[in-house]
Amino acid sequence: MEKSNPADRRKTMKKRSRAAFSHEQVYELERRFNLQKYLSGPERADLAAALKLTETQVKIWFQNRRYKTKRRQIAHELAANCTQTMAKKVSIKVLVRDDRRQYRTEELLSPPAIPLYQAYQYYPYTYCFQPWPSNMSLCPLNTNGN
Amino acid sequence: MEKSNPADRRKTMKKRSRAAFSHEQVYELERRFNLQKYLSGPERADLAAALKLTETQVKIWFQNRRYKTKRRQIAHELAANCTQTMAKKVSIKVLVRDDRRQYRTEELLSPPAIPLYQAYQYYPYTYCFQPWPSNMSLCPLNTNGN
DNA sequence: TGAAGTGCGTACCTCTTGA
DNA sequence: TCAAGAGGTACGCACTTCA
Repeated sequence: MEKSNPADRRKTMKKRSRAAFSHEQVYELERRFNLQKYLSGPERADLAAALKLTETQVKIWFQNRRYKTKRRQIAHELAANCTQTMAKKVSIKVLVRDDRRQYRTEELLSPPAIPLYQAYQYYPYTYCFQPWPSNMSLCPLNTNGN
Repeated sequence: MEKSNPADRRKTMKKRSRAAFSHEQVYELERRFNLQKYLSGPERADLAAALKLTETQVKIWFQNRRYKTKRRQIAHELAANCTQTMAKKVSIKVLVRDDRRQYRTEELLSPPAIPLYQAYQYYPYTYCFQPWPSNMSLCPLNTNGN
């Protein structure tokens, strides 16, 4: 819906305007998002009316919000994995054995070889057709079997 | 998905074949349909595997089945409405008044002017994006607020 | 007769853009 | 920075087709 091709847009000289939502609007949207990650049709209509936004705006806001959440979550998961992997791979240098020091001080100060945070990757396609239960934070993989 | 244009089909000489499902397959599909009008992805996958059908076949079967149900239901509703309206409109001929017969026998045997069953009409577009609850027989109008 | 084809609507996801 | 654009996928319904 509402797919306008560039030519049409140019014709009507309707430049893209990014409506900045008010603090109140964003606050309410965020509040609602904390309660449920998806809105049904009527819920969307009600919320849109209450916030004086179009249903499409509310829909897109939730879409962008989910994407943002997902990106952040994946970034965190990757970071966590990374940390875990690091922890597993770090070899503990035995500093003292048989009452003798094993390394010189400068040998112990080398920086780690792998950066803690890697660029996050996105999960592969995880289309979720049915809204997941509101008590679930993010769409589980393979909800739709695809 | 799976949109093959006629040219391609002609090219591959793959004539449309209407796979007739076995009695067991239909029985199980019907049984399941009585339980739920819609299948989720995983449910569809399981059922398809169990019945040795593709997921698309199961999906389309449920789609056709819903449509069939809807058509029948609407036909019945219209018939019921029709009957009701008829009942309201039928004028009862008073056969005897003041101890005198009012009509001749042949006057009482004229056929009704309006057929009881009219060709059914379809409801206008009633898009139902979210599956309706399984305890509901058919999708209510405006489920999605559209 | 009924599985499958066709066409259109709408949601969702992912990534990008530009005010 | 972030609402909106764009491209792609999936499912649903209505209606038709033809083996």
